[in-house]
Amino acid sequence: MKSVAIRSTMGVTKALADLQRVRILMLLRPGELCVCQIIEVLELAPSTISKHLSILSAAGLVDSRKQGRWMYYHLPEGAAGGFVRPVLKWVGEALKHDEMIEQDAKRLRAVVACDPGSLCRRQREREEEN
Amino acid sequence: MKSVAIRSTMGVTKALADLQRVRILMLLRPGELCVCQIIEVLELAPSTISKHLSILSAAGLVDSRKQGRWMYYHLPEGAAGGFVRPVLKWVGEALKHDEMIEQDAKRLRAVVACDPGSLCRRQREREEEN
DNA sequence: GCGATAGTTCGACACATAACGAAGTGAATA
DNA sequence: TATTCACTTCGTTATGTGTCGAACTATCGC
Repeated sequence: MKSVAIRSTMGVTKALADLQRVRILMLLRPGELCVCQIIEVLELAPSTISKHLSILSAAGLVDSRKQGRWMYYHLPEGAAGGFVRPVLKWVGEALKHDEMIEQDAKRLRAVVACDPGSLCRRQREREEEN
Repeated sequence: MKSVAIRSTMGVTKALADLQRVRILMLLRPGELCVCQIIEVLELAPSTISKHLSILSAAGLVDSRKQGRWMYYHLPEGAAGGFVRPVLKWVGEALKHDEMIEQDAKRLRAVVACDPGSLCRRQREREEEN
């Protein structure tokens, strides 16, 4: 019977307490991404990425929209993100010039250059090699 | 070989991802406390509280000073707390009216009413009962 | 409709971590 | 100096959590 404030607050802090999830949040700063693009940058199993995204989503740190077969995730906008905006801003500022984060951003730029379809194809082929 | 920014940032987020540590930070908002006072409010083993405090300290979320046999912990002040101040403020705002946190504050007021010495004596006696 | 495809959910496993009691440390007091 | 005391460190145990692959779901194109 915990109070509501601490539940949502700890949801946010626990969500932020994982390196991969923080990397995802930083990736989303420039704009929305589909799951396969995040997979490509972080190099983790799709199921793992999906789990991380569901945790971020439950904490209110990301929103999503479905378009056909693709799920697009983005940082919450407007009133929806009011509660988490200060923390997101803090993390963003703290890691803006971080080495690993910059490398992720670089990889991301290469990834968004190709269209999502070819990305997923590439992932499938890599899968089949193993 | 992780970069320095992400190390300190994740230190903070991981430190905040535990309920007891957040409770401790909220307890410290009115001013410094000695360890036995925190033990009394949270009702956890001294070694557990000590571990939590060392994690908070490593993350830069608390400072401490030693006075005789007592260790006093407090939120970082001035330039020392510049990095973490925004997050601490966010957590503080988020939980200001939280039920559990208010109850902790209430217990704390009763605890600081007695002097630390008698507190520790009380803890020792309780220990001996078991 | 049927296969292919993007994501999610599930179950299993490995590793991390919160909790405790016991032993250790360093400061005060007798 | 010996003892008491406030706190910390250490070793152990139980629980939590990140990761993966396999199975499932929903959507697209033939």
